[in-house]
Amino acid sequence: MIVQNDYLDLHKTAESGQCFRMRETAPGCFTLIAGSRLLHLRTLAPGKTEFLCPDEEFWQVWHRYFDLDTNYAFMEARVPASDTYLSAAVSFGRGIRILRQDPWEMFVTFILSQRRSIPAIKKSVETLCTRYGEQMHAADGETYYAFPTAEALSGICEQEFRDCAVGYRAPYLCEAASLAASGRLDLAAMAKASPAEWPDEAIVMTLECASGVGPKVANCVLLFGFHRIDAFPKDVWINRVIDTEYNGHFPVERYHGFAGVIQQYLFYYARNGQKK
DNA sequence: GGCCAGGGCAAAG
DNA sequence: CTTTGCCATGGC
Repeated sequence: MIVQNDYLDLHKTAESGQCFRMRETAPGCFTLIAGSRLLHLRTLAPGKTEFLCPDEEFWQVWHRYFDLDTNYAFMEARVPASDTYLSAAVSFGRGIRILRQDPWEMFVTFILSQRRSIPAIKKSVETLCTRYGEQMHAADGETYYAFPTAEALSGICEQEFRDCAVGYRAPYLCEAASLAASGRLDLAAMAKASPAEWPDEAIVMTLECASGVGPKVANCVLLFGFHRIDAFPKDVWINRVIDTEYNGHFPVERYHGFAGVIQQYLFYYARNGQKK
């Protein structure tokens, strides 16, 4: 299946720090593991993306995963020309999409993320997957590993997590696995619910009951795991931009309903904008 | 080798 | 309610 869409750029999406299991294996060639699903993709030309899977799988799984029903041009149009920094950020990041990732995966990943760089996060996610995820024997002969389930992680003790080099986050992982495996934290139920049943604030509060989960991590899970794209996680990069470019206050209200997409543009531009 | 990373927490002001 | 020190480890 080939998709023509100027608002789908695999490279930028992979580099935007939301999906830690999407890798560029060769220029323009990508491998993605979502839960226990494997997908190969290619960028054929700017705005031209090939999904290497049966059409049926594309329509049933990946069309939704890549959020291809959402109109990102509409959001871009809401940015006033007077905001030169954001205009530049949007232009630079055009093609980033907010993927519809698995809530449990995002919960664990962003617990691991605190006070670490993106390459370091990727590494420990892969460590967890290779040690505790199910093996997948792909058609290309390679062995891939699914993201470990809550059940798989709930039997691991704190010391064993420490051996995965997750440092002081080891007890956080234990608690997260226990909460999810026991059903005391039902991420799947929250994911199925409408915003009326589970408002953003309620999900954040519930997630924050887990130790190691504060406003930043909870909002990342909300944005990337529950696709509540109004969520606006504030990390060191975003805070720095708000501080230096917006005098300490960014007008999030203006982007009500899709602030999380704007946040991604700002984040990506701040990290990658003036490199190379 | 020092600095910083998609923070959170508890103690203290 | 707002600061401050600490937490392990890796990448650059």
